[in-house]
Amino acid sequence: MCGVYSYLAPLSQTFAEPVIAPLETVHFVHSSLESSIFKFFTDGGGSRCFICADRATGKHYGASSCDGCKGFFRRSIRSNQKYNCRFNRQCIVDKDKRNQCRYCRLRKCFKAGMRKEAVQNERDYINPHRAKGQPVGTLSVDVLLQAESSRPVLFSPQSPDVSTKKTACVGDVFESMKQQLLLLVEWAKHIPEFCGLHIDDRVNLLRTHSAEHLILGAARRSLPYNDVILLGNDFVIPLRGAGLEVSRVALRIQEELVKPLRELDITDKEFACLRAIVFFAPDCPGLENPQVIRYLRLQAHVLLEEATCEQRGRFGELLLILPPLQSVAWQMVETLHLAQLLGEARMDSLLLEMLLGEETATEEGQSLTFLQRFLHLTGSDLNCERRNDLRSSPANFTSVISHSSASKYQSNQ
Amino acid sequence: MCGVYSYLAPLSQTFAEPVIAPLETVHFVHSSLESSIFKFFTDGGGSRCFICADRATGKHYGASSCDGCKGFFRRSIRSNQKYNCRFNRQCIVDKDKRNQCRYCRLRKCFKAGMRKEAVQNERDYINPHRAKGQPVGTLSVDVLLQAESSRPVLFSPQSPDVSTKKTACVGDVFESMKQQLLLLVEWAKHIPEFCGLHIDDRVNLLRTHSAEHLILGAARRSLPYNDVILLGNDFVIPLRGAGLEVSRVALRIQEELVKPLRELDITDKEFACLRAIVFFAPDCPGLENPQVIRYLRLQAHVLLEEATCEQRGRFGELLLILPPLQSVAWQMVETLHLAQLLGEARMDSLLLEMLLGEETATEEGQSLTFLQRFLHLTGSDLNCERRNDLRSSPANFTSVISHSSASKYQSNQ
DNA sequence: TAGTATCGGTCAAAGGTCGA
DNA sequence: ATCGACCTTTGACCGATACT
Repeated sequence: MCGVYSYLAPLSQTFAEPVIAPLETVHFVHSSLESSIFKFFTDGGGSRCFICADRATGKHYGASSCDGCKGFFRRSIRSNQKYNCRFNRQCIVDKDKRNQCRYCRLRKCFKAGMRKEAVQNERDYINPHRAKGQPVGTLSVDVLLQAESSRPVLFSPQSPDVSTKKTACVGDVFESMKQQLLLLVEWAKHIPEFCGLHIDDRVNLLRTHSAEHLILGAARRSLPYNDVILLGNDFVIPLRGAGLEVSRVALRIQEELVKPLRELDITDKEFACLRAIVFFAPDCPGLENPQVIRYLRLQAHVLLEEATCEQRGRFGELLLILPPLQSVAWQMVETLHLAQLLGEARMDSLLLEMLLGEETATEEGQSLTFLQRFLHLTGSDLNCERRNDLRSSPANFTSVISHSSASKYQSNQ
Repeated sequence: MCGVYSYLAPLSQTFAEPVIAPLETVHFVHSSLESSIFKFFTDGGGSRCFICADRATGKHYGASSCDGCKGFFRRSIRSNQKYNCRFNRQCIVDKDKRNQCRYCRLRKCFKAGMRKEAVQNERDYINPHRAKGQPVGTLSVDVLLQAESSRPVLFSPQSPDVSTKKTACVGDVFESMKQQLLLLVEWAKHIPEFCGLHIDDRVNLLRTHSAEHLILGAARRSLPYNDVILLGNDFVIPLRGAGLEVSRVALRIQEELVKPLRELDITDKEFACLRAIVFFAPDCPGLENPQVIRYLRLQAHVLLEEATCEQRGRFGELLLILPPLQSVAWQMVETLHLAQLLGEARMDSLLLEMLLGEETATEEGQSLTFLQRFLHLTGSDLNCERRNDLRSSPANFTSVISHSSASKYQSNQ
């Protein structure tokens, strides 16, 4: 629908430069600010439509004219209509008879000085109702934001004063990790596109980048702080003074993630999209259907691009958070691995499975991993396992779950 | 006389899509402080609106723009309008069509560097340098392309027929790596912004992501092939049949890098920018001046964004190559490390230093690493070492260098 | 003080809307 | 489907302010 119309001359336009008269008139109208009343009085001797002698509303397309002739001229030019006169091309064009012959009306428009060049291209619709923006993909920012809100960030509810918080011991760190991993599962289940995936892929996605999600969450929580990393259970890891290995990771979180994110002043929307981009990683090894994941990630990053409002460089800066995120996450996993090997820490099966990628067959003849069972239990796959079965998992587990999505559970059972 | 006509048609411009041209032009204007005269001369073809390529009336809200886009941006921000695109959010925004899609126009405003913070009360700025926004920098696509061309890709010169190529043995792989690392140094020296950095930072940058550059180069060379990775010295690594560890890395290069890049059909420009983004990594540990590196990377990714010609999602897809690139590079380094530890391979000092990060103090009382010496020799730092000194380095070294930048050497000596 | 840059506002004349 | 009374948006122009 673009402006090809304008350069086609519908009618023989037989004169060039029209008049100078309208000038004064127009000035007159200009200077009145309360033009509605003013116009009414000056109507009689003042502005008349050059085409039909109706009351003029100003100069349009080069000629003083009424709204009717203005609209008529625009429509005629836009649609490139070819009119014909049924009579002698000498029809009278006045207020009463102006609609009786469109040929003669248009001719008179040109005669009065209207120029087709003054008609512009069609513009955007003003009424948003007419503009049906396509959702483009199925993933939506709203869904992501909603999923995100299932993971409380603890900004306001808890005291923002860092000095009142306790320093985490190893057990507290593991506890926090476990909670966050379970929240990650909850998060994923808020996304319909995730729930529709093959069970193996769901497990795969949840596993493969779980460490990055932990780090990402920690970085986000720690945005307001300069010298600690804030855990999900409200404990803190001081950047200096903690165990060497731990504080090394903490320091990197601060330097490589918190600082850039703080500088960017990342928004909730952006963060929600970023998490989805990390999550839908098509290069997870062994994915059944990497193309679908790839497409979901594409949607997520297009959403991120929109969420950045296209501020120059912002989208790129946000995406460039991902390599250091991956790097720090790996360092954390390595640290965990080492601690595990050296027997310095006892991790429960969820941590082992999700972070270190170990299969923990806790029960005889039971090949399902913890994660698989958990997804089965509350996922879209129908299943008859009962919540009690999960008691075999560590304490505090059910409480975390029921906290994060109590209503969902109740309605399901 | 009335203003609206003046911009309508009479001198209907016929410039099509200058695309990237305005950028340089505007830089030019920026840097000229005596802009009054300068502007006068360049007005005709000079300062153009970043958004619609109409004649610019100056910088508005952070971007060189015309009055139309200026007003549009202000109104949009003030009224907090949410527009929708009726099409694919890919509308062309130029002088003629800028009113056809407000969504895409606003998007392009942001993309051009307009900031909504500038709309409100930026009046009270103390320091005009702050309001000037980003100088948008010195890094240019042309320089990057030129630097890139110093690294022949071997597409056409060599036979594209893969069946005639020999399978690489371990020594061939190392040889190729060494060549490529030296070419990386050459590449870097083509970039003035690099040469201006502190010597430690130069060494740091060259070292820290060298493995990624090797992988990136290999991926690019291998774009035309499905079942081999092509090395820089024209040997190939078959995806299957090579040593287990080697082919594992090769397979990942193919799956996670070559395939996506091939699907995107990456252009030379884009590749040049991508390499610069990988190179200017502000999170290298121990960087003297990370802020400068950060800024250079920002410039590089803004250039990449421009190079993608605004194809929706393309820029993001390219940036999302980086995490797997990092991941594969690490796997390669780990493989090398293991081979080194197990005594399976003898690597020369350059590989040890750049890929495994080992300091090889080959000479007594000589604390300079190989890389430092090499940078000194040919870098901007004046230095009296002679080429012969480099003979202590492995054979084939000088030949590679003189091949890649013979003229430079000759003129320097 | 004059000059430059970039904010803000104004309003004629473009545009679109939608019941008749 | 067109008309036209009525409303919205556009952008050329100009004034104000802060520095040089």
